[in-house]
Amino acid sequence: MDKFIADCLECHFRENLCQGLPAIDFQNLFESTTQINYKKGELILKQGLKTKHLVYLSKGIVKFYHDDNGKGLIITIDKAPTLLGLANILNEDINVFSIYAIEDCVACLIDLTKFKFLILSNRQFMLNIMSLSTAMFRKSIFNFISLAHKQVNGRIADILIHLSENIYQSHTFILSLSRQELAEFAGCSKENVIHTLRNFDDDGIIKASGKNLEILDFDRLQKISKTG
Amino acid sequence: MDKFIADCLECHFRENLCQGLPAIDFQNLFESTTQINYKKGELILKQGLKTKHLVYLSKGIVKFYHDDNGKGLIITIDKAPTLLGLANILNEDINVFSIYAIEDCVACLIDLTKFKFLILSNRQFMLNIMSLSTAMFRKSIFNFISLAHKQVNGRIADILIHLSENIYQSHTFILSLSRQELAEFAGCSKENVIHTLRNFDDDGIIKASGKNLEILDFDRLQKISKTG
DNA sequence: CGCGAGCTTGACGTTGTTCAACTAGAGTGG
DNA sequence: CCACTCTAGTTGAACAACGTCAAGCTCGCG
Repeated sequence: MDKFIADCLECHFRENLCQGLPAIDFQNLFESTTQINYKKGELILKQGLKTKHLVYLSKGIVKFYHDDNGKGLIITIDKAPTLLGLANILNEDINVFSIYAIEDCVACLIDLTKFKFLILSNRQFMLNIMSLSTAMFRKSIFNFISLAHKQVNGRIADILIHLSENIYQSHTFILSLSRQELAEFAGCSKENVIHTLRNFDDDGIIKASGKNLEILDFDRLQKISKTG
Repeated sequence: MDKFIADCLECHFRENLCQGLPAIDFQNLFESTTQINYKKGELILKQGLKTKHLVYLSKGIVKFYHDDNGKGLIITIDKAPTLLGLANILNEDINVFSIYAIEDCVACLIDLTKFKFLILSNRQFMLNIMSLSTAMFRKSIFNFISLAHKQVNGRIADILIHLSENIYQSHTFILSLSRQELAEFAGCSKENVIHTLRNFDDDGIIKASGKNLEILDFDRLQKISKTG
């Protein structure tokens, strides 16, 4: 977790979410901000702790992870650039889930008090943040639905589609997730993940060997997602 | 769907969510609002339609319902007083799910344009709304987790606990939901709901006959929720 | 009374979990 | 370089959970 001086002026966060925010406010927000490097596997936000800051992820891939008496569940996978921790604020500020780096990450911590002050003082900024927050909510609803009434086939298809379209943005990629993590994402056992990937492979839908994954027949994957 | 002039001045919405809102703004917001009665089973918000208003529910119980190619899923059950439709606004304003009355309801429609104008013009009001919105998000995460790695036993226990604690606020109540709807809430078949309720009954945990339900052993129900 | 919707039951097959044994690869130390 | 260990991945078989189906039941209502 090395620390650097954040180079805020060229930051994606500023250009997008902070659109309309006066330079002085932006600088004030990030005045004491330190940029932090996380290695793959490291904890970024811990479930159950009271949060003192938001995390602006400028580089890398993370998992939202909920631990429930030892049984893990991956709520979603997200990648930079994004703002982490929104769901935790404005109520009791207790983190509902943990966030882990599943690839090396670069992030900035944003002081929560300053952040709250700022959303109250700037309308456009608050609208941006609210919009982001409800978008996340929507996404989680769709995950929720996938889990609720698809079987493992369909859920794994969903996951592969999500990873391919939103995370790696390619039909060929190197998985950052272990089989166990895939299982925690799909809500099934790791053996079941393996069996399912094997079946997909036998059917010529994907080519999977270890961490290397290639989607050969995207259409069929989408068909399985719909019927599974 | 009879219409009445809303009696806004004594309304719970005003006393709570609109705290800090000047009387003039409140009156303006509800100026053209009509109070509406919904019969049990009636549709309040329709999934897929562009929404023109929020719904303030002042009386009754509703289900959030997502239809996915004929397969239904109840996302949550909520009761008055509450504000419906928040998750839909600020993005594309397309309803992600439908909302149905599962008991007779009374509601006020709130014009979306006026509402948006108001949250932008009043900080405290916006904070109240954001807080409500993230609270909903949190709740949905917990449902999500329940579905993802509990089996039917545990999910049904969760549902009974939720209904008892949050909706009916009693250990004895008359279910507003059919067996089929319970199944859509638990993400399983209606037969499975029936079997499970029967088992709970045989074990002396509940007494279920038709719509009448009594929780005899709340502790055991919580134990099942944790281990199932 | 007869009809129909919702409810109930049990049998059966499918899906998914658990378990136990095995393999592959990466690291470690002599 | 080999032996050892540790972890992740893989496989298949036994078993439990769950969905599907088909039949019968109950109760309210015309």
